Amino acid sequence: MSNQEGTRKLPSHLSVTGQDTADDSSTCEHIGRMLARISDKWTILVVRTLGRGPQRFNALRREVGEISQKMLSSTLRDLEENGFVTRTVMPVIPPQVEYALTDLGRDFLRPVYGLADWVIANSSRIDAARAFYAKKHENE
Amino acid sequence: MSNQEGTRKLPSHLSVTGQDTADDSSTCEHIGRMLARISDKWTILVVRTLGRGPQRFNALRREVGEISQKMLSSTLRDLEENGFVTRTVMPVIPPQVEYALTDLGRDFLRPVYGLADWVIANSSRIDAARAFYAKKHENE
DNA sequence: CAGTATCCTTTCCGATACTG
DNA sequence: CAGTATCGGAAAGGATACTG
Repeated sequence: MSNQEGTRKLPSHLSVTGQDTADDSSTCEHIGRMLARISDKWTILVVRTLGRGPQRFNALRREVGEISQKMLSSTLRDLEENGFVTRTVMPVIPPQVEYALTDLGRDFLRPVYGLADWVIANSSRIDAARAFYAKKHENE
Repeated sequence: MSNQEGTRKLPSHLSVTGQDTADDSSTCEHIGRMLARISDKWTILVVRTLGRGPQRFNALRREVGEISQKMLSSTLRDLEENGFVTRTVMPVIPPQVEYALTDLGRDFLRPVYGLADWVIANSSRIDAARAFYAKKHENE
């Protein structure tokens, strides 16, 4: 079941999910389960922020933005469970807990940056599209 | 730009936009709003599926997988509102409605494939990490 | 400081029924 | 075929209080 790709076969610039791939429903559901675990807003933002370096809890919270302590702690717990971050408790008083990306988490940084950069670069296009859509449907 | 913790080495993963640390407060929230609109599981899967070509509603539904008609229609409406897809109604009986990516949607395909490909390529690593985490915390 | 526990409101989402 | 409308349970998520 565990089909770790031992041979580094990086296909091409085109995606392995392209049209030539047999993409049956089980594959799709598998992708769906994985995506459900990692493709939410807070996960992306937290990973992206941790990409700038290890952070302690409250510093991380300030840097991420408007995240509640509940969401940050649960997001970090999920990230730790999925092997993306490590949680290191320093035995001092007051306690310090440092979060850092693992190798897997740093690898994940690549698609995360890809997504975040795209959003930053194209947010004005989205805003324009939304304004256009709103104007077109304002009489409904 | 200045890091208050001295000369910590920032991992300069190349950002397409060249954004490093200039997004502390408002930009981060802006990214968050955008991410909240497009980074959910169904949006990613639907865009990825539409990347293989225009599709009608039920064909799309079968191809995406276990998505309800409610979620598919609302996801498609959001995608249309954000300017990622067009909705074309063919005036025939029975009605046919074709969904296709816009230019913006096709651009979005690149980070979406990046994310989906990464998930496919690394799901076994995530599974392994989860198993390890579960074993480590089984006595709790 | 770094959380957990609890309450409570909001939102999500599936199921079902109905429409052009 | 391609949806919308409505209901109800489940889950997400914020606010507050409390703990080592």
